[in-house]
Parts: sequence; structure tokens; C-alpha cells
Amino acid sequence: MHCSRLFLPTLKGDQPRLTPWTGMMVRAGMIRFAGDGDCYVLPAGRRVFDNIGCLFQTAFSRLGAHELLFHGHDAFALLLQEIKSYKMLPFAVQRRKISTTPVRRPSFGLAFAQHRLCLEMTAVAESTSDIGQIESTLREYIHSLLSDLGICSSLVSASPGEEQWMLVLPYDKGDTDWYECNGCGQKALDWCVQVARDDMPVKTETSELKRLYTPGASTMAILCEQVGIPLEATLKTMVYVREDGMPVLAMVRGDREVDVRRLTSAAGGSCRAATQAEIEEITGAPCGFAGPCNLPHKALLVLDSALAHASGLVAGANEADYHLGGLVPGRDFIPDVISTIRKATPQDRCVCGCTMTSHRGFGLITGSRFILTGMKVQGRSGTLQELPALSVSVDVNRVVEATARFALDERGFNWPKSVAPFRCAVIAVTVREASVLEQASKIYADLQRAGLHTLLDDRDVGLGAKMADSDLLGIPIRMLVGPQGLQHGYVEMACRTGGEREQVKLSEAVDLVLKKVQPDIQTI
RNA sequence: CGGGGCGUAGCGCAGUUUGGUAGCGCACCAGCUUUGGGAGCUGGGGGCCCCGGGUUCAAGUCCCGGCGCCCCGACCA
Repeated sequence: MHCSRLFLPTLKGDQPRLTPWTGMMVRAGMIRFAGDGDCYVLPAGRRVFDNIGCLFQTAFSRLGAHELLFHGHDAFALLLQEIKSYKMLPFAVQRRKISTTPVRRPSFGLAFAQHRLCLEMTAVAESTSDIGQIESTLREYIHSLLSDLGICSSLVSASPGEEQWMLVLPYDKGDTDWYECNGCGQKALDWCVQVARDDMPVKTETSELKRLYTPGASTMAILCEQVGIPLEATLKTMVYVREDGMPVLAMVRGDREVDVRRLTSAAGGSCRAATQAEIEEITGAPCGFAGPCNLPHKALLVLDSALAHASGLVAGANEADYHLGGLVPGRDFIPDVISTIRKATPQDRCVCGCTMTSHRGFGLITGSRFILTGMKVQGRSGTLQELPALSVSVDVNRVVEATARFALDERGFNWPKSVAPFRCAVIAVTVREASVLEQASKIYADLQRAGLHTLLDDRDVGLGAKMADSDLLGIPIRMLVGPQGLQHGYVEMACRTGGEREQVKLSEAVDLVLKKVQPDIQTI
């Protein structure tokens, strides 16, 4: 590519309001942001996207995943339509798609853009062990790819069982929280980490049920102040509505919060917070006095496991300005479900009893194993059976951002060679001298012919700018063709990684470059 | 919901106290000199100073009212 014809708008100064690596990508003319936070990927950036995407596609292809192109359906609909017999198994497909996540506030980064490029692989197989085999091979490939890209991610569990997982990258401004046990090593997302039952309600002198007059105590803090009890001795009742319209009362200890995702799996359907009007309708009392007893309507009572054996609690009475004291779950009300529905906190302990460390970051790759319901295929024995399936999705935006983050240095990016937007930059020191441009063009043509993505810098700008741009983009090899060297038949060669510059004979230059730029990430 | 800040060229900002020709840096355009680490000089283009009303001979600036954006704090019944 001739630099003078490439849309490569590099910039000089620091970019405000961006992380260093994102700002550097903007400076390098790889990306631009729209006002709403959406991202334009420019030609140089697109090459990085393509290179990284290609590594994963190759990994998928190694597992036999066929490359498809389609939108608006999920891959299973196709499998459902096409797989007729076990003889076609295992069967896998892959595609690229744009995943759209609504963002509340725009944040200017690749990782949190509203539209992100994802690579998705979907596989079905005859048995769960076959799927497990595919999954573990794929994880191995992915693990080695990520480490070649310089990314240190960790594998966390993303479901209460082991069937969903996520590769996450620590980052303090991430959108995902997870916990790691300091003892058994359990790593899981915050809403599915298994925590020890934490039943430490304060024993009160009496557990005799009584009605307390608590005027205006519409929050736990006011209530505790009035009644003179600690938050730990209260039972907080949060009102939700299940997707089918069923009211759900979620009860946790007063100092804890309800985790909606945990609640969703406990209540057997997706739940949303009730509006104020709904709360009044469901509990028959103003907002702030909800409780599990004396409800005017049927509601699903979901109790956090930590309170299952508590007694002497204080909870709302479903009546304005009244609470109930001395409440005992199981005696004064019967919960429909007892489950861990509170949000995990760093104070929680792992099921093994050890302390846990909380982490924040973002997910790069997600995977999940499941049985494909509604799809039955004739097996060896002749009977119809449901198929185990695997779905893995690589968020290319995020992998690119993570790679950029670790490749960043003072001058720009020091990409792995396989990722760099060009393998080699041929810089014509001045384009005003015909012989210089001519020699540079010749070397460029030879390298292109040899199959090497090369950038010929033929712009009429100062040498400093050309060198700076080459470093900024992170092109692994830079060849300088200038009048001084040409007089003696030499060009200068330098690597992005090390500073040493070599004078090489014009006639040997091309061969030397070809020797130096063997790809550093083996894909096949 | 409360407190604070901001709104002026594509971007980043000064100018508002004390009303008087619309400014600076970067970017952009033209030309010349340059070219071994982001060049220099000269010239140039570009504005509903967030919107609406008011005071005034005169408002980016003062007054009233909107709108929008950002930060901090509170917000689990």
C-alpha cells in the first residue's frame, strides 16, 4: 500500500478522555469515535481486526467449523434444519456477527462500544464427551492464542454449574465482577459464585411476633434508628415482578442487596423491579413497609438462604407505619423458595470456607455447553436423541483492545508480528529525489510480490513524521531508503522491538526482510 | 433527588469580574525553503459565542427563563 494513498490520519498530541492505548489507536489513525461513543475502524485498524479475527477463525476451522454468513437467526435454526443423522456429527459452524449491547452512558473505547464484532462458533456432537473434547481442545487453542497476543486472562465460571464460562481480563473500569477463592481457587462471576451460607442474624431476646409502630420508617436505616436494632437483625423485602406477571418478594438481610440474576434463577423466570405503584398494589402498603406476612395477594416468597434459620427479625408489616418484630421464617411465613439470592460481597466466604478476592474486568470470550432441546437426531441405535451442543463467542473488539493495551509503549504499539497492520515499512527518506523513490518502490514491489503486506511511505513530509508514524502503527520492520545510503548502495533496516539499526546492501535487503518477518503466531 | 461545573471555529480552550471590531493553540488550504526522528516562514479560509426573552446607543459579557452535557453525593422498600 502506498502511504500517500492510504486513509491514515495520524495525530500528534495525546487524546483526552481516552485510556492510553485507546488514545494511541486514535493517534495511529486506526480508529475514530463518533459523538455517541460508537467507533469507526479505519483501514490500519481494520487490518489489526482482520489479523486478530483471522487467528480465531483459523482455530475454529481447525476444529472443523464451516464458515457461514448469515444474519438475524441463530446457528441452531440452521443445524435443526440440516442435521439429519449422527453420521454428520460432530458438526460445527462459525460466523462473524455484530453484537449490539445497549449502553447507558457512552464510553469511548472498543471494549464498551455499542456495536462490537464477534466471532461465534457453534458445534453439536453425538455425546457430551465429544462436546467436552471439542471444548477442551478449543480452550487450549484459545489459551495459547491469547498468551501469544500478550493477554493474561483468567477463566471464570459463568453459571451455577460448570457449563458456562468466560475468559475475563482484569480492568478496574470493566463491566463484569467476579470472585476468586483464596483457598480452593474457585473463580466465578459475582452472580453465580458459590458462597458459604452466612447466617449471623443477631439473636434478639424475644422471638415473639409483635407489631411495632414505626412512623415514617420507609428505609432500613430509619427503621433501625427507631427500633434500636442493627441492620443485621432485619429482613428486607424487595418487590419484583416475574415475566409472567407473578409478584415476587425477595427477602435478604437488611444490610445485603438482592442480586436480580440470582433471583431470576431462584424464581424460575426473569424478574424486574416493581414500580412504586405495583409495590403499593402488591403489598397493600406504601413503599417501604413491604414484608412477607399478611399479603393481600398471592406472591412468590423467595428467602435468601442466609436467613433460613434466623429468628427474631424485623420486617415490614404491609401496613403504613408498622413493622413486625420477632419474626421467624418458617413459623410466621412459609417461603416458597429458599435460595442464595443476595449479592456477593468481598466479605462473603467461599463454600470451602476461605476468604475470596473480588475482581473487576471485562469478558473477552464466552462459552457454554448445553443440550439442544427441540432437536432430535437419529443415533447409532436407531432411536432419536437430543444433541449436546457448544457455543463459543469471541468478542473481537475486546480482544483487539486488550492486545493494544499490552502492546502499548511510549512510541506506539509493539504488536506481535502476526497482528501488525503491515509487516514492513519501506520509507523513502525524500520523495523529491527521483532515485530514492524509485529504489524504495522497487523494494516495496519485491516485498509485495513475495506476499508480505508492506507499506511504502511515499509522502512528501519530513522524515521524522514518517518514522514516528511507522513506530506508532507498530510495523515490525522498517527500511529506510535515503540518498546518503544509496550513494554507497546501502539501505538501513531496523526492528520495532530493538533499537539496533543495520546497514544492509541494497541487493540483500529484500531477502533479509523476508527472513526476519516469519509469523510469530503459528496458526495452522 | 441534592450540590457543583461547563456550553465560544473540526478539536482543546481564553475572553465574561469592569458591556465597546470574535481571539489563541492544534487541525485545514495556498506558496516558498526544507527533509537521517513529529520542520520553518508568509499568507488564507472557517463562528446563529447553546436557545428564547429583557436591560442598553451598544450584549459572548449584565438580568430572567429554558435546553443540553460533565463531575460529586445520596438513592435496596
